[in-house]
Amino acid sequence: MKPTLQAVADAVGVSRSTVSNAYSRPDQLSASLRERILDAARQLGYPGPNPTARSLRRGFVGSIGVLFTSQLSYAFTDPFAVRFLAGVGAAAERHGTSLLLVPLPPGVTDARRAVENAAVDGFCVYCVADEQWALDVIRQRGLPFVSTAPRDNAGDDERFVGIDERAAARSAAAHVAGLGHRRVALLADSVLPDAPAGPLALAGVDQVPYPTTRGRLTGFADAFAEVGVGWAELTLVNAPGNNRPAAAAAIAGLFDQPAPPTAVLAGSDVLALGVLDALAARPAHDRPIVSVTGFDDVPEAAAAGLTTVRQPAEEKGRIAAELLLDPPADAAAGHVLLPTALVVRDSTGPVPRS
Amino acid sequence: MKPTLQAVADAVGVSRSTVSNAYSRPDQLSASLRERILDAARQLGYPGPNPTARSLRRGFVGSIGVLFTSQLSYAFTDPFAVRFLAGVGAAAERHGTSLLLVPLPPGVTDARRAVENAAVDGFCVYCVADEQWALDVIRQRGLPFVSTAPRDNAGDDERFVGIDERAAARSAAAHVAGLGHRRVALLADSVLPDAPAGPLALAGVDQVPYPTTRGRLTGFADAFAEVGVGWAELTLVNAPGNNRPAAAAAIAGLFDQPAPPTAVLAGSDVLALGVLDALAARPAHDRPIVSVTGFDDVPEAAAAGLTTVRQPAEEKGRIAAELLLDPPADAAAGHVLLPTALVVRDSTGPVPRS
DNA sequence: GATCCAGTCTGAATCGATACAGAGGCTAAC
DNA sequence: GTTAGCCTCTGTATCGATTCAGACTGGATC
Repeated sequence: MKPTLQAVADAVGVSRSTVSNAYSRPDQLSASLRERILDAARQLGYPGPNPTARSLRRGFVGSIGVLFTSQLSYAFTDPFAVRFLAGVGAAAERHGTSLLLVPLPPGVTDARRAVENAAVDGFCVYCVADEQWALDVIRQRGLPFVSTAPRDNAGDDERFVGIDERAAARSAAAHVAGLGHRRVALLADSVLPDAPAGPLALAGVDQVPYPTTRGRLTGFADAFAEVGVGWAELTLVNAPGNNRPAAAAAIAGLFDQPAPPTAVLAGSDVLALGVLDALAARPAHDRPIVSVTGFDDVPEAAAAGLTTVRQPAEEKGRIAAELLLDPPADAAAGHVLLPTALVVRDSTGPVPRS
Repeated sequence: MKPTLQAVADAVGVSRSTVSNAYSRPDQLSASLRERILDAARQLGYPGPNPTARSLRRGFVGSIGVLFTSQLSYAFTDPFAVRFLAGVGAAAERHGTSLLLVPLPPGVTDARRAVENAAVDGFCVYCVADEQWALDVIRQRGLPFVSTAPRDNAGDDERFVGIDERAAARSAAAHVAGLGHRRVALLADSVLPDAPAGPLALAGVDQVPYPTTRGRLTGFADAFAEVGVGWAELTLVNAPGNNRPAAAAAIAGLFDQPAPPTAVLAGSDVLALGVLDALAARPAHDRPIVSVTGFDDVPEAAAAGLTTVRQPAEEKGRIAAELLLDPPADAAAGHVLLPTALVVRDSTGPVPRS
């Protein structure tokens, strides 16, 4: 058994408090005694105060949770998520705080349990899909958190960092509409909880339960409404699991239909890259000319010449962590909206005249 | 103040133990009482057992640490590290274990403290450079760990997952030597603790303190020794900070010297891509034809046409976590050597005549 | 009717530290 | 010669749970 702080105290012949002070408050005891204590600790093989016991007594842990409301693997698969994490990590590093990545088991009950059991001082919630339950648990625990998705029922003191999803998406769609496109497909991850991959009929964009997806789709729709193309005329395509193959598979069939879309607006770069994959997979003589836009501007987008909406990924993570780690006194400052920019590259162009 | 388990017990009129059982051992009390307790907890706003207190009493935490013996940002910047993390995450997910990413402050004393204070049940140590101190701290704490770098003084029960660095590197170098190259530069991160960027004179490869780097350089040297090119004839270049700009900067000057190298063997893909960057940055008319090899086969390598040595990144992470989470009964099985493969692409070719 | 047993629930001990009020000694100031 | 105040160090209460041996109840068994 590893020796405890008590053992060290006994060995040196001082009180437990003094040994504790030797580690945590060197100014509370003489340098010489401190040396004696640390020596004895070394001799006994005492590894320093037990972190768990310390956390219990102190009332805080020294680490923050990063919650992906999805499989944990998402965090490392999606390049945007990786950059976000990098930002969180940078801020955490400055604060000497550790990052706890909590995997969520399938099923809300178990997932709730996982969030309840996480030993952290707060959460950065990276919202993939539904997140309400997670926020509920965190609130119940009384822990601070920062969310990255717009929420309807946010409390006043609840912190947020994100972008104006709707306006950002609209800028991409306006660009495509300006190029003359009218037969357009909108490609999104998690449009509805359990919808299958492929085209999906939806009465209106307000039926989409997930705020981020809904925001972007609404922005797309906005721009086309302005040029006289209504929601019903847009083809909505669901690509569950935000990844390239899924997107490619979901969109592939579309180009063989009569009057195929001349443009695809994707809800993320990863999906957009999947569309490009699907196009590249076709023989050159049967490859339609399709404009494609993404969202995020991940590193791969530039190489692929993808027109996209840039949002600052690392910045988002960094600010999320900072809002969590030292909350602004002013509640309004806890609500950060980051700038976005349309980045036009080669993947969009005028409608081919056929 | 959030209610405690005691408060719930008082509210229902049962003992603390029973409330505890309601959460952790449902079979220890009647279903009806359990319901009453959970109801009361809900009413009181009790968020479930405090994770820290639970960990203290139970003696384990339910999370493992991932330690990058470097800045934490490394973990998200280096694509190989990201894939490794993804593997660790996948295994952790299956085990319902969380991942704690511990940032290391500069300075060994503070860094040691950080490892001492991490509330985890074990560590996956991703070795960037020097790691000995970290392993010492972990051993002192009596925690299990899995390391990814070959070590000289590994204990019998100490787990490891990695590759035969030397043989793998040798395969790349043999390929380049086979193409006829004799004037060759070796590019590596962290050759010596504080060496500046650029060419570095080193009496022998055994002077390199970091096992991974030493292993790869030794493999490179092996292959060239075989064709009669000794260590002294190879140009060793240091690129501190395993990233593209650093590599580009470190190597750039080399091509303007008399008798510049016709091949660069890099210790990682990231460095190799930096070399390609440096070459691409030169005007076309003054761009030497240089063969370049990398190491790791990160996703970007394929796109860049980089000849490299493939090692299974996610696999490495996955196995590291699995060795940690359920240790094999057989000690020998705790020592896993993964396969590597030379992947020849466009970045290597015969020596240009003239 | 005694015995056994399974199913429920309780109480005290324990996990390993930290916080805080205060005791004691010693120097400096008035 | 006090009084004040600083520097060290101690003792006790406390953080919030889990564990485990055992008490109690009621029904089945012989």
